[in-house]
Amino acid sequence: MLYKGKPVDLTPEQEEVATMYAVMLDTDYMNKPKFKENFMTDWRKILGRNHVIQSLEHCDFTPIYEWHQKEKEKKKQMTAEEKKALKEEKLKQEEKYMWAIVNGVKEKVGNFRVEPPGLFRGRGEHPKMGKLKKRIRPSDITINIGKDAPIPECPIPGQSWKEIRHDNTVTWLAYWNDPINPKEFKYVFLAASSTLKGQSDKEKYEKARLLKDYIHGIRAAYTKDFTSKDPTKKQIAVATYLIDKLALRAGNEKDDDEADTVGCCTLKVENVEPVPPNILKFDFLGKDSIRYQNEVEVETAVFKAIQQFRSGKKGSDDMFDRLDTSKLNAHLKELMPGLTAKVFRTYNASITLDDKLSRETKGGDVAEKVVVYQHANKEVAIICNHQRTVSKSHSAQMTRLNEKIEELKGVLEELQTDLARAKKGKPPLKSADGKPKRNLNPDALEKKIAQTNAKIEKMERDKETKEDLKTVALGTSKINYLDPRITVAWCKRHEVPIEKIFNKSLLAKFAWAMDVDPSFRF
DNA sequence: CGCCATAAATCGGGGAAGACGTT
DNA sequence: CAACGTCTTCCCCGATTTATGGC
Repeated sequence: MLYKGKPVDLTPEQEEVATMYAVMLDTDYMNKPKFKENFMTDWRKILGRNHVIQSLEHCDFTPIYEWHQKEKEKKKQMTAEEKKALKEEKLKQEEKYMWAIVNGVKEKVGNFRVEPPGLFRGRGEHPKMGKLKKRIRPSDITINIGKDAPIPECPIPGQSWKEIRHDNTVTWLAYWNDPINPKEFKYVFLAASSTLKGQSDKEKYEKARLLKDYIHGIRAAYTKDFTSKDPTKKQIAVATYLIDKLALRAGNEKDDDEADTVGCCTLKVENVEPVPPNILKFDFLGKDSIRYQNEVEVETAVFKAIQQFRSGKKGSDDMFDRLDTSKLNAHLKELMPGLTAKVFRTYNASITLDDKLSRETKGGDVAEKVVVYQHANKEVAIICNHQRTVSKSHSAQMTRLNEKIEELKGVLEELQTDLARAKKGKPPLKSADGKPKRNLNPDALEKKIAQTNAKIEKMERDKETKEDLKTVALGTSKINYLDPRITVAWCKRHEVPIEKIFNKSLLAKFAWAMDVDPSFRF
């Protein structure tokens, strides 16, 4: 276990000061005069509460501030070589935490660092926002190792681990209670590139592929149940339909001390508005408080069922009042072994990618094929509602791209003028800054024109893609929902280097999929 | 043309928030 | 069936890499 952040041996009071100090640093308050006052005023405004702040009224930040200034100065004066040496030293220190021997195989460990203290923000309107996140100490941490394995040395002298366990039925290497929500846990797992994770990843996709064989029957069955006399059956049918058609998440019940978000089973009456004759308007906050807005045309039977589920209820009432995720999954398990709600998401994401790729890949160069892939990837991301915030610099980036395209168009025009003149045996005109240009023959000019045109086309394409994807996150589906074998096989068939689609960590994560046959289809 | 400083683009880690089985 | 326990999925942001521009 490795400790992040600075000093560990602090009294509780010092600890809190250091924590608040770290937060101030993050928020750039330290560079302004009266940082403490400004920070506290602003933080109160953000949180609308002050329980964290009160304890800070008497804190003196000066010593730690001075310490930090000195550290900053030290770092600034280091030469490149010293910095490199420092980095290597750090890596060397971390090396011993990076690996675990599992079944005799050396596997990479995922997150082996413990988070430093800080303030909890959470996503969306989180009830625990602003709570102080205390430091995790060795005495909070339970370690899971082999019976005969040596117990890892405790990094803080004089302290010791909470517990040592030997449980080979679980995959975690260590865990501790979440300081924000003590009834929850934080775990250390193996890295995504490990054999163990790879194997379960593969099983996930195999299960989703199995759904292919069942999906027609399942769809026929739930369609029949849209009009069932049994209200529970009817709700299960409609919920399954929404999960299948819209790739909604299951929607487990949530506690009052979590942000108020919903999934399929927890949809409220106010989240779904039926618009005759058969449109459903969805509007709700899903996982991570990301808004889901969609208008979809549905079968009349579904439309009527939804109207019925809503009738006589308040906006804040559950639409599916006879349903929860365990009932739903219990039902799905009867239809196919191991079937749960989330399998539909994997299935629909992967089958969409496979379908789009095979349908839309035409000839063209590698860059054009990559654009086809991105389009397919984008469609999946939209189905799964994977969004991202528009980057702060997006509009500036677009402006710059436009400027460059204009500039190139100017160059192109000039080249064409020169070409016309060259054909008549005249020398080129002087460039805009008045300097004479080299006298090129028509062939060379033609070549330059073609090059410039290609450049412009590429930039136009880049521009379109950028604008197109500014609010869509492609990464999430690539990591979690798209069977990598689809991508690998497609790359092999179309001679696209796999590195154009998968970065280094994805290549490592999907090592198990690399030797797939080029003819593989999901 | 190479060097350096800075800015922009991309990557990957991090930790929060889900899903879902078991107790 | 609520609480617990484990593992997957999710977006953000800091770090790293690459591009840009001045000299």
